[in-house]
Amino acid sequence: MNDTRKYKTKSQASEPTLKRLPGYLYYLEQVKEEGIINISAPVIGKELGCDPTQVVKDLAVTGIKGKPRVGYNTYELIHALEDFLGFNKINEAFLVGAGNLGSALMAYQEHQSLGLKILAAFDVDEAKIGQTIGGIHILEYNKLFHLSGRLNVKIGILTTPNNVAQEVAEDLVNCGIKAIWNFTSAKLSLPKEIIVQSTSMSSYAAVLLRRLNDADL
Amino acid sequence: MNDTRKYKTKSQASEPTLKRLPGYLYYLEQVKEEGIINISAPVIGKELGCDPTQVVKDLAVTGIKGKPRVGYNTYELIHALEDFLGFNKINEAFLVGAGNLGSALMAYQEHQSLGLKILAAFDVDEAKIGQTIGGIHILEYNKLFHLSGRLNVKIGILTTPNNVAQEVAEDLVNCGIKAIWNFTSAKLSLPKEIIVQSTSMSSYAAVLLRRLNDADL
DNA sequence: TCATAATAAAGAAAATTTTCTTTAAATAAA
DNA sequence: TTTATTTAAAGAAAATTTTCTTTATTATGA
Repeated sequence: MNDTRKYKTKSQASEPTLKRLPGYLYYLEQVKEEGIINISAPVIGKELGCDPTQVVKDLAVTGIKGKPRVGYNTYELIHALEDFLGFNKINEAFLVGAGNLGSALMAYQEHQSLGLKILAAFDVDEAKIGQTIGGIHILEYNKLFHLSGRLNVKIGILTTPNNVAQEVAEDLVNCGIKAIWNFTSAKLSLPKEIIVQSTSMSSYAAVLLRRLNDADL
Repeated sequence: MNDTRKYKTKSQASEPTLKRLPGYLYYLEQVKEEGIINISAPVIGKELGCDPTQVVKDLAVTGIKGKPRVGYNTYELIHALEDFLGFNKINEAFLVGAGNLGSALMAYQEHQSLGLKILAAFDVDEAKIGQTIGGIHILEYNKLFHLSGRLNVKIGILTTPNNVAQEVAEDLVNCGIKAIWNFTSAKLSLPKEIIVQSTSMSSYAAVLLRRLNDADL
């Protein structure tokens, strides 16, 4: 009756918190480079321009506790964050749609620091099939079904044209994919247990352009 | 004393609303293709999987009013959204850092539908200078200062390595750039009137991977 | 023409997220 | 050893965002 898990099972960490965590991680890695062993929430907050209380609450999701008057152990905190986010293990993924954006994501080296490993890319374009970008082979789309049977890949990166996004997403789900990183503008209708993370460039452009126009009076 | 504009001047539209608007726009364009003249908030909500009241409130920021029992005029609504978001005018931008991600954004055709026009790209890498990607020339970084004097470009797209992001951002500001679309992981410290929109791939990866691990029990 | 049903708009309530306040713990200095 | 100071943690309050309710409007059908 009272439908608490209305959209999807909630992580104990809120989405805003999760989105901030990589920022802490990046900053802490810089701090570690400088040889700083302990770091306090007020310092992190000042550096990253956010509330120190928020820093404490965000970092609490990792289970790490700081010591009063000392702060957190930099090394320990980095490990806990990587562990919590799953950045320190190999998260295998398939990519579908080796167009401009897809090719870029294949070439984008920083995925590795997120523990994200694109095993293979798929496309229907004959001209692209057989090519290698960033060490990743572009295979014929139909091969997706064979490969997924042998491998236990859980993440699908969707960079197809909008008009085939739904269809491809369904194929991915049928291939055992549990989570889809959707770079298209399409709204995907999938079983509710499938995790869909939509990254729409146009959403960001919207905020940027509107703020700019607001500022221009 | 009471610091209401703590971060930046607020648009009348909230950030969550702004981020949803391109989704409505994309859907409405599909609807228009089908020749549907009027569309109601409940229908939009059902199709996009969100609350109809939220649809009404989101669309209200454009100033367009719907008619009871009829809904909104599709064509009028599309125009109002494009107008409000600034997608129907040419928003000129410079891009700095023609690496993997930068090259992708240059080649990414869909920016045009956002009214975003990358006039030129800049890099310090001799191997890249002189190349053309997606019809955009890659120029020597120092040329940025000359070109910005002649043109009145307000948007800077930042796709440099993290360690030079702050420095380049400051250069962009000195060149008259008012808004920076930041694709690096660096936290930028800039004058508060500069609009910074950070699009961190790692934030999305964080949410996706964590939710996946949560689901895996 | 009038009644009915569907829908936008405005306002209220609920939920979520962020910020503020208090408390307790621990280090460093006296 | 004791005191003062800094800081994390827990709880409270405020702000924001989303959802729910009510009201008023308008097209459709009788």
